[in-house]
Amino acid sequence: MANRSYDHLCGLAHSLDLVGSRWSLLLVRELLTGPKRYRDLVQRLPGLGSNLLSTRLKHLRTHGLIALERLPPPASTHAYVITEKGRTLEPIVVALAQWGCANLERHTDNKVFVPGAAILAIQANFNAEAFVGIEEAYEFHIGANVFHMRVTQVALTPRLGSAYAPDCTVHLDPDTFQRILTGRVTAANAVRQGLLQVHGPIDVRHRCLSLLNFVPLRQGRRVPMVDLTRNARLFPA
Amino acid sequence: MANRSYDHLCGLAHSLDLVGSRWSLLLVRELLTGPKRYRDLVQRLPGLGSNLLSTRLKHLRTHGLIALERLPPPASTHAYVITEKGRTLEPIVVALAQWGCANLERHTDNKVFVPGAAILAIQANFNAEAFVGIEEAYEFHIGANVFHMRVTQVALTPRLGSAYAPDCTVHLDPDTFQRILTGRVTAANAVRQGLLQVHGPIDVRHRCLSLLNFVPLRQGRRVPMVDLTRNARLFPA
DNA sequence: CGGCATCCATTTTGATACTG
DNA sequence: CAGTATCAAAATGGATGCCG
Repeated sequence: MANRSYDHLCGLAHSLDLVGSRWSLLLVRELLTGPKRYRDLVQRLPGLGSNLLSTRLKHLRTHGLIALERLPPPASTHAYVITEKGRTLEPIVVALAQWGCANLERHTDNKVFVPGAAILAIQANFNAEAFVGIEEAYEFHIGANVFHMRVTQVALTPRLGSAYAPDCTVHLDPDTFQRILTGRVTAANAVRQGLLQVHGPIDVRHRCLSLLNFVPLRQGRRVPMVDLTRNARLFPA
Repeated sequence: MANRSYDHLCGLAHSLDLVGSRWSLLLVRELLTGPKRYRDLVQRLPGLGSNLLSTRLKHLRTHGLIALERLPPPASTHAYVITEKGRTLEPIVVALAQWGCANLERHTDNKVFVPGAAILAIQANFNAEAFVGIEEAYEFHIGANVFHMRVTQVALTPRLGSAYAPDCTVHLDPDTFQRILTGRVTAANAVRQGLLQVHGPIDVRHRCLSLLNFVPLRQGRRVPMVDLTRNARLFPA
């Protein structure tokens, strides 16, 4: 339907039958950070046509990976949300993001900044071992895009929008983020150059900025285990 | 090129630019089990046309994920091999296979058996903790397809062809494998019904057959941690 | 033969206009 | 706003041709 089936008796082939067609995993990427309306998805996925978005949404919906929910009374509209089944794709999405980031640096020209990708990059770069015992929330402003990362004992949880009580807040623009992501400048140097503003207690600032140390993969690094048992929060505050 | 680029500044999008186009990951699946010639790949990837195979091979080659090597003198021909960089995709391929196996059970009709998928399924189902301290090789004959799994302290290594000195040998046909994979019969019951023959010491037989205990990934179960530590040393900056 | 390249019918995709 | 409809461009699948 969305894609021709491989018709192989193969878990990998079946995965690709479900989410292997163009834009599917990027759509999942967007919904992993929270519910979104149709037009939000169009805006956040530059290059994806409205018609194809419709097709993909239907396909993912029929396979139970996403759902269309009605928003509470005040806002009488719908939003697409990832289901629990769909959220089981998160480790795979993170792993692919980590893998792709490794050689992204050589191919960054002509590429457009998308906030969902920034969130995913930070998530893929997260080193859980360095945050043992830490429970904090960091709020990021990249251009006009606001999101936050909440670190708990079990996981790093990214969310769109402001944090309730962020322990640290960071401001930078998309171009600076790109230069940090691709290793052309460190977060610390960006601060010195006034490209990045960070607010909060000194030790918290340090931990927060460490999320932006996109070091090449080192021995012992692992993709963070995400708690898949939690209920998908349908709507952020 | 092979596929239109997403042109997002995103690790995930870049991964998909590299291996997200149709057949790419199935091609990687085949090469993960050993070098193969062009026609081997055509045979083992039913549905993939010869021309597209050529395109995919070139694309993966230009990005250093696979290579074309000249075989040693006796056989004066070439074979495609996975590179070390390409092998860093193995955890992702295994994770996708595991994820896809979860709902394979409902869609197994009209699907063709491919030996590479069987190997991958066993690999994805492997529980390292149950094999601590074990170093054995198990040889599988599924129809005319022969491969073996060598368990060492660090990993399960699948290879095509016979093992040098298998500790256990299993014979079954593709249909029986499908029924075991999809949970319609257990390996133990297949033995009782004469559908599966296993040779070796009793305890080794037990361990070998445990590789065929395909526990379905049901809703709510976690996708196991994707271990990308191997990427670390293989990915040059 | 092995390793593609070429041609061509079908699908899929991307861009844009349209509708309730 | 949330999708559909339409259509051109690109990707795919299948067959066949070419060339060492």
